[in-house]
Amino acid sequence: MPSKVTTKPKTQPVNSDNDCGIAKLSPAALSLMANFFKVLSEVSRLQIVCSLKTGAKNVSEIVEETGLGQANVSKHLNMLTKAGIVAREQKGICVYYQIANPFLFELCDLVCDALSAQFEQQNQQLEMLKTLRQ
Amino acid sequence: MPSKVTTKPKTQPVNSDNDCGIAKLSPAALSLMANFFKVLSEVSRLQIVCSLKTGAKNVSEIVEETGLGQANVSKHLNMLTKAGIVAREQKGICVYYQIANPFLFELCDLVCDALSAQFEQQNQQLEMLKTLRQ
DNA sequence: ATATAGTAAAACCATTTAGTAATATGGTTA
DNA sequence: TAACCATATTACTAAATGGTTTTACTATAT
Repeated sequence: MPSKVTTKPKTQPVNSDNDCGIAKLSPAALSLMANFFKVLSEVSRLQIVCSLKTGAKNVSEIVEETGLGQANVSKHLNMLTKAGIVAREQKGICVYYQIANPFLFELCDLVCDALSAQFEQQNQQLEMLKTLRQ
Repeated sequence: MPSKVTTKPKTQPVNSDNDCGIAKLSPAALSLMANFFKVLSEVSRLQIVCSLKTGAKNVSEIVEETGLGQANVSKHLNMLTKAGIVAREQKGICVYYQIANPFLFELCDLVCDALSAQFEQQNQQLEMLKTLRQ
């Protein structure tokens, strides 16, 4: 029963500049998207993102909060910065990082909700199977 | 500001099990999120997702549309299926795949909007620098 | 049963990547 | 200046991953 896809009315025609809609994306655009997802595809980097949920932190604080090695955190922060996910600001001897765009949290929460809904559904199906067996 | 996400009010207060909000996620939950992002972090798999934007397709059709190798596509589809991103349905001799949850397109569009906004901003800053130089 | 076509799995190689230890860089204070 | 601290970079290893080729499976048709 491949539940018919609800063809919801598109939000609205976006202007041609940032004409999104994943259907007709150029390889270059896809590559950018893929890279964005890749940056978020490692537990260590998600840990760092999480530790910044409560506000800007310097590297040492992140290292302490995540338990990761300093060089490792530095590399990940570099990657997050290049991806525009995190913003860097030097303050005296320390360097503070913070989430560049709160949109990121929206996104993560969205994914989180979707994943838990998905698992709940799977559990329900498993329960159903169990009851059918008895 | 990119098209506001329809944060639909949860029908009911989620039980503490799937309490989301990325701040206090267990390592296990982070690992699930990371894996979800990882599946979307490759151009080939995004190509496949894109090719399914217009509806269910069998493997051969996907192979033709993406230009990827058959075994390669099969492996990617297996990964997408395990991640719950894509649903599999055998029809006679062919196997049809489709996006399991249209939420995925919302998500991609959201990311796409965010990325183009980000690049637009960078371009503006570059332009500013250029005019300052002259 | 045999043949055929579509799809999946196994084995392999080349490349990428996370983590770490050691070293370098840059700002700060004495 | 030198000493010190926080952060970044380099070099390296081990593990993971994408793509390809070959082989196996599965359903249909003859």
